[in-house]
Amino acid sequence: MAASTLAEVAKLAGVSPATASRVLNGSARTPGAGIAERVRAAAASLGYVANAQAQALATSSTGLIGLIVHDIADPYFSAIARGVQDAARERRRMVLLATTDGTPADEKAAVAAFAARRAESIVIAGSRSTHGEDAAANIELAAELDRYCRNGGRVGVVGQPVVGVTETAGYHTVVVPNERLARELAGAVGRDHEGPFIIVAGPQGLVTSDDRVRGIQRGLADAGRPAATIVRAPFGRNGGFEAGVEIARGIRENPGPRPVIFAANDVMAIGVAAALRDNGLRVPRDAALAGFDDIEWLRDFRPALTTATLPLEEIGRLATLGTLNDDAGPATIAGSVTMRRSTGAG
Amino acid sequence: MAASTLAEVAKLAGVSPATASRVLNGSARTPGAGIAERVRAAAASLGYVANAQAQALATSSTGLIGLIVHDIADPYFSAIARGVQDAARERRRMVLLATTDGTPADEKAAVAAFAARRAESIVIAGSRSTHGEDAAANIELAAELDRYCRNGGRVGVVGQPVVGVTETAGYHTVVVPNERLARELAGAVGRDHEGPFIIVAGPQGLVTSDDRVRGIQRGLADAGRPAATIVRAPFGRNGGFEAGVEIARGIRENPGPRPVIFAANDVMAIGVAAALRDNGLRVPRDAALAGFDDIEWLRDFRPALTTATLPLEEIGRLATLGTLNDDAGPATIAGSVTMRRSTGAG
DNA sequence: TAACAACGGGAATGCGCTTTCCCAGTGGCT
DNA sequence: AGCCACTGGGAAAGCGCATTCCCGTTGTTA
Repeated sequence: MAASTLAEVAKLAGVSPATASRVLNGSARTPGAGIAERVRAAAASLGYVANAQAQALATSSTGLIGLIVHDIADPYFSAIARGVQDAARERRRMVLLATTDGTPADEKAAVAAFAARRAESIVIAGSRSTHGEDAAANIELAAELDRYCRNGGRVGVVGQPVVGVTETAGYHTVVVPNERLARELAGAVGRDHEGPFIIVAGPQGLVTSDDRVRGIQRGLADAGRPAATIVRAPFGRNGGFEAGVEIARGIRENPGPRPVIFAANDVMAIGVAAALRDNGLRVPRDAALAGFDDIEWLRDFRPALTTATLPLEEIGRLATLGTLNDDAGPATIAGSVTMRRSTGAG
Repeated sequence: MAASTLAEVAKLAGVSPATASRVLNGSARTPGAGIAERVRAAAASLGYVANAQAQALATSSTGLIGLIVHDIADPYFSAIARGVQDAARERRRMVLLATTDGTPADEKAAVAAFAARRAESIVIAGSRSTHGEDAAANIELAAELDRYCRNGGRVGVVGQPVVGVTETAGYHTVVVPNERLARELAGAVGRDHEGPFIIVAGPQGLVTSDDRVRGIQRGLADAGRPAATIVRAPFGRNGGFEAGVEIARGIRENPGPRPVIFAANDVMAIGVAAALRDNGLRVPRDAALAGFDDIEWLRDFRPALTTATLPLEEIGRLATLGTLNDDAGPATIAGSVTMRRSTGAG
């Protein structure tokens, strides 16, 4: 990485480095037209590309935004990533990407790496876990984030506050009303169905999943329906598939009224649907099914999924912009319930 | 971003900055245990986080990898991104992300930004366009990449070489055998179907699309089938949908033997399928359909898509690793044809 | 015991840039 | 004519770190 330097450009143009710097990057002072032209010509002939590291060191501003996701290939996260990337580009920032599989220890490492790079803000997406075994790592993550904020960093949090973070200075949360939407969703579905109800949830302690489970139960209660039984599985497509296999067996062994299955997210719902299909069961004929998130790439799936629509890209944008502006206080996105064929609607 | 500095840590520990540097980053020389302990304690108490910019400046190595994709939310690119991210993490690098919508001008800008940041390598994914209006921008992109390579950068290219790049030094291409796979795919499908055949292609000049179209035509010829007619549309889900609407109209207006539709990629195929369905046509009953890529998130789609399976994540890994090692010469991935229900198989 | 190698620590330099400060020249004003 | 404000350019001081020398100690060997 041995590109030519400002000093070389300056020498070739016959000016001082200070002058070269002033013309090549719009400083407050603008050198005369003739000189500027000479410098620009020299820069072009040498193929000069300013060293952003050196500039960052000199100006103490990097133009970097760190993004932390569980898995960039997961459509939930990649949709958010697009929003983050859009906002970053709009504000002339570059995004640094880190993936962590949701492991608090990895997230801590990612925050440290971003802090070392002096990223101006960090956007952290992905559900936090309150599970016991993660407790220690969560505390360390929170400490790392707090340190980052004390040093002037700003962090954008998607979903719910980071477990263990008490300070609010520097944090900008985009609140996703998981519980409220889940409640509305379950209420709407509950009005049309008698049950029994089943929730395919993620691991206990995963905040997003827990919030949605709680909301669903309340929504069912609102509609005067019995509480749902809960099946837990990993928070992804394959987790949904496992749960779906189990549910299919249950349906075969204990035939009864058509069950209604709420999956904690769309991706799990797709897994459930695949498992039911593999077991000769059809949605919505043999079981109603609802998801959560309304992932864009899954909208062509049939039967179309009843779900809670979240403006994921917008969420990413808001989280990013919130850290760049001085917006005080959390932003709350709306979201809405979308009824489709998988629960018999449409 | 005013974190504490090495000098502060050194002062607090009562040692020189040189010593502090040596203990905090494994240098060749390791200070004595007692001193090391003091330094580490001082660093911890100050919450010291080394400034990666300064380190980069001093060592002239940044540990950064730039990734250029059309759209991070597109599952094709996000799968590749996962591979890149994996490889980067394995090699202790961070990835910088840029999205460009495939616009050569934006890609040039992204390369320049990565060069400024002194990224050690750049991975560029996404089809190049040979279309006339992009010609000038393509030349500039190639020039920017060449300059980057001359300065010691290494670039990993996914798919086909960048248009206009003549040098090979610094470039590491992961060749995707689009034409061969398309030919195999069309040959296999052609054996079971009489036609007529239709190709839903991307815009003319998009290299990946053109390669696949050519391969399909040759595969049909291999099987002794007539050439396919070509419908062009934007290279995404909605483009596929548009084309699907047109094709559905054609089928309605000119009923005849069941047509076979090859989409230039899976995402377009999904769009085609949605359009056919909206028009009361069913796959594979009223039309056979094949895609390309075998996107993971689309595998639960029904009818399951006949397609060419590409190890996208592996492709991302190889492109990244290729730039980091001194692997000479291009890597070629295999890929395979996967026959499923959408063409009547399975 | 003398000479020397090995070791462990610090001073100083430089990475490539921005920016303050300084200085000479110019024009406007009384 | 004399003074001053201003302009446009350069010298130099960092930004935070790694690293090369250099030097005083200690341990080793003949």
